[in-house]
Amino acid sequence: MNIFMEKVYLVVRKIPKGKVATYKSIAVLIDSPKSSRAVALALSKNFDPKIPCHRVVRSDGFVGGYNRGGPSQKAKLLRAEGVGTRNGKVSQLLKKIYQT
DNA sequence: AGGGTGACCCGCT
DNA sequence: CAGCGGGCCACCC
Repeated sequence: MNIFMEKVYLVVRKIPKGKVATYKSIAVLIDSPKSSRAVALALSKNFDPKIPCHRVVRSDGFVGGYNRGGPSQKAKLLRAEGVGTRNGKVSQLLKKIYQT
């Protein structure tokens, strides 16, 4: 495992239930604002059940992708944690965003 | 070692 | 306000 991915996992793991983070914000937290794509790639390639990757969404509010059952499943999980989703996008995203 | 790919983002038209 | 294009980084063949 590379340092970069470890950082991503570390940050994602810190996201509290009921809140979400964007790929961009995670990229910023690991001091690589331009690596938002790499963040997404890391989550897609390395799938660890201990990591709530379903709490990571896109900056525009769309849930983005998911490898387990597709985006619909991801949206379902989010809703189960109190994060309202509508048409594949998160409602009230700004209030659900996890900030340090 | 080189080139293509992806669960993305921002800016311009 | 909506749509299109270019750019960025790390991973895999």
